[in-house]
Amino acid sequence: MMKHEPDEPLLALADPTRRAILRLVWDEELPAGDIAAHFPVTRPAISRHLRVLRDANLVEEHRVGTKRLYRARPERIEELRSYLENYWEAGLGEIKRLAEREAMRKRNEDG
Amino acid sequence: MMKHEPDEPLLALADPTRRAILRLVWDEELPAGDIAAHFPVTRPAISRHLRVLRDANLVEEHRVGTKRLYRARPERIEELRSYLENYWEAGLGEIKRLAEREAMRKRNEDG
DNA sequence: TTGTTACGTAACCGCAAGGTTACAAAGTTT
DNA sequence: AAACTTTGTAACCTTGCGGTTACGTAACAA
Repeated sequence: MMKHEPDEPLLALADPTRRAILRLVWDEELPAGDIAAHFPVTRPAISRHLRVLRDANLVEEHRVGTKRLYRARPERIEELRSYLENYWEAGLGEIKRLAEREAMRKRNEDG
Repeated sequence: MMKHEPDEPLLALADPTRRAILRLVWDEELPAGDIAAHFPVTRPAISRHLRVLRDANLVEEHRVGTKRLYRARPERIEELRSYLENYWEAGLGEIKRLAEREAMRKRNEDG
């Protein structure tokens, strides 16, 4: 299928703070404030990171009272994962093919 | 082990042009000019992309005459790959553990 | 209704990313 | 030596990112 280039999620993950945030909300829902408390930067900064993660569909939010709870979206993450899996494999496949060709050449030489 | 956060390579791969370049030189060495010819931007722009890839250790260069040949570094790419593998699994592991706990709870209910 | 809690948003700043054009450098060719 | 090829680098511009402070807003509590 090959989808299109997943720039948004990749860019989102390129920031270490966002990778850390994503881990935090991977297995449990957390309110924005609790998340921010884990980091040395101000709350608004984290708020924007959360926005980026949300825009990249790596995270979803729902409100409860005055709080906003965030949690990871494993399906979307899996999508990115398999894109990358594909990306590596496409390249490594080439290399494997070359190696095989090389092996065949050698077999012919030795034979 | 866990290495440190591989910001450089991740940031390098976050750009679609650089992902394309990396694919180009994955299975064959190519001179900078040939690489640039594949893209709509100017040659200096590509030159800088190549620099970024090289700084991230995803690509290596060697000179031959006036040309500079570039090729991918599969070992380093594999390093990044396994970091990500680890990253996903750390998260998904949590989920699996939750699922098991849940299953156990249900078993106890039903029992 | 007034205050308090838990947020996002706006405006601003410093800085780096990615693009361009112009130029320098190093190796070949004649 | 002179000219041409192939490439990186410098200087510059615009745009976007991540950070801050100040402010707006929605829900709850008194």
